[in-house]
Amino acid sequence: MVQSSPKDGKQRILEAAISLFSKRGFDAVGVREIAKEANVNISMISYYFEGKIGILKAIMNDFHDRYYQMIKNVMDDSLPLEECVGRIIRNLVTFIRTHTDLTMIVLHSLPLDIPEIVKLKANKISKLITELSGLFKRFGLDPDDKVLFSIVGPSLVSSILAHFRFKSVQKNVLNIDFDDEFYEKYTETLTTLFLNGLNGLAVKKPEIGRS
Amino acid sequence: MVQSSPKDGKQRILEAAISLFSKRGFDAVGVREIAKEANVNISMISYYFEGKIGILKAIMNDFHDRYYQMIKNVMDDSLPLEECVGRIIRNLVTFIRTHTDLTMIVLHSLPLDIPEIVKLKANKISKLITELSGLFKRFGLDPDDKVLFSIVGPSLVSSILAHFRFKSVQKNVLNIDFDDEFYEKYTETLTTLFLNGLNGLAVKKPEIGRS
DNA sequence: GTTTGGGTCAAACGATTGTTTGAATATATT
DNA sequence: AATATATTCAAACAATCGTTTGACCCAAAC
Repeated sequence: MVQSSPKDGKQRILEAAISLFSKRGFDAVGVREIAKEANVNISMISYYFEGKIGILKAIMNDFHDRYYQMIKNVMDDSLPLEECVGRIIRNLVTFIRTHTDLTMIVLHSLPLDIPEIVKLKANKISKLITELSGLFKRFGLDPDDKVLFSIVGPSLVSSILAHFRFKSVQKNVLNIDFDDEFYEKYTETLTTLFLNGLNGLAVKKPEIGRS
Repeated sequence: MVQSSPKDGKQRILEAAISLFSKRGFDAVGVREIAKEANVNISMISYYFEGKIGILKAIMNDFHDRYYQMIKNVMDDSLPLEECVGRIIRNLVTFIRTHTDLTMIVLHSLPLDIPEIVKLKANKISKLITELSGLFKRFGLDPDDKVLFSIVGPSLVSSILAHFRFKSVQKNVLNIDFDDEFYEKYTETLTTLFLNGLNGLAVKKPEIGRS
């Protein structure tokens, strides 16, 4: 099976789409541009993915496969709570740093006006909630407290996403080197921020909820 | 001067665009749809805004005028630090709750691949940084510590944005009522989270930086 | 009464959108 | 060698994109 490029067409389309969607958004990128970047004929997109939206679905599957595995690996109930949180944040940062484009597409700019996509997203999320609620309990917080859960749940990840979104802008304006050293401090700072924050919530909780 | 609709065409275009851009994104929305929603002829868009992208610029100006004024009003150095932070978060949540569509467009899904837009955004942001760095000092944190600043700065706002982004999804799945009561608890929880987090950073800081 | 100028309109501009077609080519199986 | 299967391709599909045109309406100014 001789190929016109090192990887097969399907994979090249996927990678080209990830890069383009991440930089310019799903709607702003045309299939011709994806095909050109992937060095395939336009019709191959419908051939492999049954349309442009099929690429997005494949991207979501790709992301969640990797993401869920990372989360599952990093959860360790035998570890002390603070160490466990530190580990989670460290792996989370490393993961997003490694798969920045993929993550930004799925966790930041996913189009929520396409029912097809929202439905798929809901399926993927439900598996992750189980893991998160376990961690919640260890802080003495009630995972069934929907309000608290809906506030605290997305805040860590969205903070990290915000950093990566404005990374290229900051690089030019603030002249920061985003090297290993930076991300070491980044991880430590974020861990301190959220560990103290969550402990603060755990202490205050009886005051708000039923004591 | 008789008008075909209560407000003038320019304002109606702006409001229609805010609603549509927020729900479906800048690139996914066509000028014909905006014109239809605003009940004006297509050509009025170029007439008033010099093109589709002109609407986005007007939206950015509209947002930042209101946003900057809110930030400026809420900053009060005479207040105790913790009370000041509480006030900021409360007003921030109220503001975003009131101007959800406007905020989501400008602070979440602004297209960063258009140099014209990025440039305008940079101008708007620089004014806000001054206000933020003053607050930083009050926590005993160094606003010239670019790394720390770039981590902590966007985390609060992005957490709130994440909530509003998935609000409609959560409403259906978790069956939460997003009423005044919810946002009272929301504000309190977020304040506790970040107040403890920032204090934790202030305490730990001498350990990381040069003592 | 004529001119001025802001607002409105249908119609058309060329360019681009995502998708499909049908033939051609290559690989694998029989 | 013949058949079946998978991949590739240029070309065309109808639909939509953002923008512009030139005539038209109408109230205010002269």
